[in-house]
Amino acid sequence: MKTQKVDQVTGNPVVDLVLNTVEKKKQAFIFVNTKASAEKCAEDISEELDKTPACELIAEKILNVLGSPTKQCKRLANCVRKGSAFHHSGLHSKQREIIEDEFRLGNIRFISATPTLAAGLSMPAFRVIIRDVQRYGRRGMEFIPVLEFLQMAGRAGRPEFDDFGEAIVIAKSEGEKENLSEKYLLGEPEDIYSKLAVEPVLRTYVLSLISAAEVNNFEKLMNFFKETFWAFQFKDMNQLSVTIKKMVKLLVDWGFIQELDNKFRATYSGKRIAELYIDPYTANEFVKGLKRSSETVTLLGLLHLICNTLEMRPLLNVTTKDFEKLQEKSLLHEKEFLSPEPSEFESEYEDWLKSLKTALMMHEWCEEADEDFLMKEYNVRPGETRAKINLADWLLYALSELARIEQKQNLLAQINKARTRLKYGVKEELLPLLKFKGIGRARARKLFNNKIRDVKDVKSIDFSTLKKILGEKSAEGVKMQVGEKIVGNQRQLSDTF
DNA sequence: GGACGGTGAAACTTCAGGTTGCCTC
DNA sequence: GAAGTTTCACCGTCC
Repeated sequence: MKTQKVDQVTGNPVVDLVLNTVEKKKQAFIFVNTKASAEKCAEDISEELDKTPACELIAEKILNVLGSPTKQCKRLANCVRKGSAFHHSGLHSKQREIIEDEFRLGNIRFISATPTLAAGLSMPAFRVIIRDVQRYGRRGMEFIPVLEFLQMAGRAGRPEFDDFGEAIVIAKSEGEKENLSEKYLLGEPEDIYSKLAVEPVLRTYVLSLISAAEVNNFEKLMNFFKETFWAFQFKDMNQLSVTIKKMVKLLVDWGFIQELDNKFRATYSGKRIAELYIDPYTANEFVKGLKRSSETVTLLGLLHLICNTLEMRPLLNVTTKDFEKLQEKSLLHEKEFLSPEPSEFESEYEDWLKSLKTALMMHEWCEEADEDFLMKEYNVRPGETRAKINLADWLLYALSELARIEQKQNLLAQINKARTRLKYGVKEELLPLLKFKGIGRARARKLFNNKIRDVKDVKSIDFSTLKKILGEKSAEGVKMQVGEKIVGNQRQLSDTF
């Protein structure tokens, strides 16, 4: 085997490898096991590189992705100035895009990343450096699967530029070197296991099969599952039959399917749930929550209901510091919750608190907290906030559909309001202004603070004042939408034309 | 003498990621 | 379990 020697310059093997890659005029990915590590690693690398004019421009772009740059944005921009970057799920999607594009163009030369990058689109580099092969899991630090290792190593070598690529895994000792090569270089990838047996997946499938009228009795249901990879793997048809029977019983109990003369039929709500593609368990929790609700619900109550679902996981972590504060909040808002608080000694309590923390985070967003604040207070990065908000929007939509079916008309308007507030991250008072195209959270707030609070106010204010508040383009757009045309700073009613 | 800043060790905290629905001028 | 971050004591420097 051919060996290469890499100069030890900095005492940090990753940085030394990076410097060696620079000498070769190549690019590299570095895979690490946490988001914080990805950021730190990119920072360490950037300290050894020089600024370039091209990167300076990219850094500016990255800073301006969000309204006001967060700590994370600044940190990323500082790295990018030197041609290194970090990449993980906490980044804003636009920033991720910029980094990927600029890496392809060769402006960004090093990316330190969590496995986001390994799973993502085809983006190879000459060199892949795998720094961490262990990751925190249920049983403390666990070795990552061989499959995942290969996935990362497989990013090395760009067919259009290089004849070969190098995947390097870092061992801290001779002993570790042997273990690693045995496990990952010579070892067999793990078998792939069917995920169908997981109850949430199973419930969803059973319901959708019945709903689509693919199967209408137990025998046909069994025949379907017998053909699956899951059945092929486990072979135990008796166990399979027991599990599926259990699922069917749940769906009947929840009122999502009916059994008549040994034939299954999805109910109206069952069909809709199958279409919405939410876990029937979640749907049942929603229905229970809706029944528990009175005439009015609060935003926090709704948010908490949707956060307390499997779909919303992983939830925000509750740290030791949070614990007391969350307990206080749970007491304060006790009457608002649509999913009851378990006792402190029950196993679900921890998850319940996590869902409360997640709901509180989104509530702050709806109260116009900015992303930097959310990062500080909730340890949630912009990318994660966005992902959670999208999920929440989908679940709120599903909830509104169930409210309609359950004839809870009074709640529909409140759920829809919650959706809009969440989508834009605004207080209720801004809602009338969001009807305008080109007006989001920031501009609506500006308008409101200048006493322009609805369509009527927009109509009556003169253009030059509006221009001062919004800038010319936006002001023009808004005025057009109330049927006025602006000609040389003069307004004319368009219906005079 | 006190404010300030840099340094390093100890204490503390936290730990990857992904898909789904629907609408609209 | 380990890396990253925060905290805090300690020391030197400057005014």
